[in-house]
Amino acid sequence: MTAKDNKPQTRIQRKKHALILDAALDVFSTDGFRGATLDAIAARAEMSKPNLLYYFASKEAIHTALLSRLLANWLDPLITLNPSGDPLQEILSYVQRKLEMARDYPRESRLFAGEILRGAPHMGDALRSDLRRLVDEKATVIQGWIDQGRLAPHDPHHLIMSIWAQTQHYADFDIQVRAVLGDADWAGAEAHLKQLFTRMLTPT
Amino acid sequence: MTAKDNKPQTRIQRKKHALILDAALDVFSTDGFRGATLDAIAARAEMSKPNLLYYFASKEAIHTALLSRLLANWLDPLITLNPSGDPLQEILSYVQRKLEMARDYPRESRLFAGEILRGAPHMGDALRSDLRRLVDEKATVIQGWIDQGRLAPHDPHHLIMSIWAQTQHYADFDIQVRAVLGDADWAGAEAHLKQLFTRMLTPT
DNA sequence: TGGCAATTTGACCAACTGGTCAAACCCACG
DNA sequence: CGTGGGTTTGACCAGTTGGTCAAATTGCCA
Repeated sequence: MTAKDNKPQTRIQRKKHALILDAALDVFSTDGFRGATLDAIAARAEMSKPNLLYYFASKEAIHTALLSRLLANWLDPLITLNPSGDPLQEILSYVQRKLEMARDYPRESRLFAGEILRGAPHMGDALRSDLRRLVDEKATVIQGWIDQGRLAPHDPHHLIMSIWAQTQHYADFDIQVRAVLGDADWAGAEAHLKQLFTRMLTPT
Repeated sequence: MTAKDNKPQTRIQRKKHALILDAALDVFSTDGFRGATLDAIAARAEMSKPNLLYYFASKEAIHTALLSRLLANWLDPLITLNPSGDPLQEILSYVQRKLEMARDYPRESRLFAGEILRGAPHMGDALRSDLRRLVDEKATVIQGWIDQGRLAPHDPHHLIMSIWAQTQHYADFDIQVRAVLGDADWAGAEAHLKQLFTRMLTPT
């Protein structure tokens, strides 16, 4: 049995898989798919290039594995948006979770951003199916809250876009943020976004 | 006299320079710096690769030329923010101009985004000098408005970041936006951002 | 029109890079 | 032990790509 079957079996396979994916995340998120080289990934994972290709069929296979693992984590905070919770609190929690993810997983955020920026050649379908379905579902929830007068009126889809844009911005455009703020300011970002969305969404 | 001197002189040099930069913008914004090839740029500009290299010393020289030309245009809307104007109107105008730039110049926006995402290897210095100075200056103006009670209180630096994040998002993450909204919706985006910033900034 | 500089290009090269392969190595288990 | 599968790697290959160069072509102006 070769290691290229669907799921890793042995202990060592699981370990090497994880090691490779972590190294690849470093390299892909820094240099992009085209800029990344198998040699760089192999070096970061402290193994030879043929050894790396023993565990993954190709450069693209590594990239795809990373992205599919990523999408689930990425959708998770939105999934937990609770239709029976307090509207403003639910959205503020979502904003905060997204910001925490940007702070704690900047490599993942940048990998995702690079993929989208290039036209999502490896996950366009997932965006148009899974992501869209989830966003539509949650947009309906938000619209319901608005119709009940529990949130100030806004287009729910664009509201979700505003949340994504602003939270991910702090990870993806980190260099620009640091250039302007002088240094990272996650506490300031959190306070700012909380105030922004509170003023924006509190019904009058 | 060779064409690699600082400024193009002859009519044909100016024409070819512009032709190359336009082609390069297509390719760089679509494939990124590493993904772009001189062959692709030359093909798009309908000339041979050596001919292209007759006008620009290297691939990087083309990229740098694009970026430096870009930064000026990018800063322009913020420069025109008028300290003697009406605070809310000035900021809403700025938001609108930025959104129009994202709509009308998506290639430029994506080129910029790619550069920042990769850590700004070709324009980090410009960010830390020109950009930072301008942002600090305008942040002071905004803070003045807030101190006068003419705008609701927010951190001016983070406010500017919010504007950048949300306007550029519609260009840079276009594929994701289309996947979620079904299609581009610039009118909806404009209305949404206007409402968002109005509610956020109107003093209570 | 002649001649010189500007422009253009086919042919080429060296470095890089994704991927292959056969041989070597390790290691659990009989 | 030893043996057979899983694991590791040095050497290698072919395609791509940034860049060079000498020669050919074009365009301008005296």
